[in-house]
Amino acid sequence: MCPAFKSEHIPRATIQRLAIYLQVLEALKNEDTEVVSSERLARACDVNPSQIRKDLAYFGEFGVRGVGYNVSKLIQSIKVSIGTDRLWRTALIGVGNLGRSLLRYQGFPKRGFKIVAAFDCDPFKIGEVVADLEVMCPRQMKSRVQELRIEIGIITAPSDRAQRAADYLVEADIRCILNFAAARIQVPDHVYVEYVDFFHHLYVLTFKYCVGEAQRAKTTSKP
Amino acid sequence: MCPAFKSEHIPRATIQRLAIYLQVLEALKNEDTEVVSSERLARACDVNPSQIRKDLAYFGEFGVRGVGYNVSKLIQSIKVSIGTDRLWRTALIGVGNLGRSLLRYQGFPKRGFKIVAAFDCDPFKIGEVVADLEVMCPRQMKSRVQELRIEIGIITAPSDRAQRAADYLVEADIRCILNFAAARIQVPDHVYVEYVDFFHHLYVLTFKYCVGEAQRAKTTSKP
DNA sequence: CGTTGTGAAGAGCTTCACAGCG
DNA sequence: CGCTGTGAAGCTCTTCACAACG
Repeated sequence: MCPAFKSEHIPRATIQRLAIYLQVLEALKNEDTEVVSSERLARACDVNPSQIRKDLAYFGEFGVRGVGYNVSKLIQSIKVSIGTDRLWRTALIGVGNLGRSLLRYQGFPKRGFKIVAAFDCDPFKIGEVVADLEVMCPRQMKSRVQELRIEIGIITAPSDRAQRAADYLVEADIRCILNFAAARIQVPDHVYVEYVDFFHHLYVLTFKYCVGEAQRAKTTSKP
Repeated sequence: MCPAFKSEHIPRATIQRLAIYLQVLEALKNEDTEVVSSERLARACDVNPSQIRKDLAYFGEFGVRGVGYNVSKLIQSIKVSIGTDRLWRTALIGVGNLGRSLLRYQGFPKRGFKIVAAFDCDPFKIGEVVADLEVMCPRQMKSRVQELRIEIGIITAPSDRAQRAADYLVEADIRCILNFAAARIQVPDHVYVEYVDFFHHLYVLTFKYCVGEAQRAKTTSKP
């Protein structure tokens, strides 16, 4: 189920770039491009061509020297490499604004994921049906996770309830958590957590802008 | 408006961590914690204490030796450092599912941002009012950006229209773009782009899990 | 001939260890 | 005495340069 790795350790940044390559490759496939070189792919992804070749080399040899990479085959190879050539079942906890949006979002299946259960501790929400899923009480989580073989928990609760949501997921033996709440959570070592917060990107953006302006001012004053 | 930097180059990772420190510090403030040491903050953020001290050192000296950091003052200092001690005006382009969610989201002001205009090229959406904002035609963007002094563009259009949305923003002299669409966009060098895609985090999560399982299997078979 | 795959060099970030200071 | 601030060491990731090869 999990791929065999050529190399021992693989940088986190590599995985994130593979996601980008996948995006661009899908676009190329839609334009009926059959073969792509690392240089062309690199331009589209705004990275160094060597970087792409090295990233791919962690997982195998997917190209043809003198030619390039077959787009369709490379898409498949990358999916196998990062483990999204199959469907991951997820549960969502916290049916608020964001939770509802995600439940209604159509894009999960083609990326290899599916939300198969929704939980909320608000008694007024329990029983409500959102996007064909009945909202359930978190106390039922453990049994549902086993029945539905859920592997990933998605926290969309308010930040002050994120820890409790995480506790429920850990209790239900979930080992992967995607946390949209603006709060750090504490979990045992064997549980993996990723945080999603688009404000981090906004901060990076405004900061780059500030630095850019500062440099611009400097070079303009003494050319 | 932009802070003075002690050091020339500041790692991108540092900025992202500062966002995390802010989050945790706000939580500490809500619990009426007045002072925090780098060690305690580090535990809560799951990073190395030296890392925190080094990150802060890029911008100044905010602590008291032998004591630690004053929580409220540090929050303010970090906000000044990353340029979110003021309000950034943003425009959103693409009033679909995600666009509407963001327009209705209440959390922007306390993070230093505000959406002051919404655009969509669908004639059926133009004129509609969402969260007190009238949806406008992208052709009006240039004049609105100047009038409202908009500095950031948020793309929430479908991925096949992301490039066109970006073109409108560039044409309107926007220098910062936050792109939620699942597509790379091409912009001139002086424009900064950040991409938001939570699937990247899901990929990292499932990959970590796969690697973890592989190692677990190895250590279990030959202990 | 052109592009991949890769060891080696280089750049950048993180951690250590301790001086400096309240 | 304790914790910050920081130069130096260590480590990881990125880029280069070229051998390998279809």
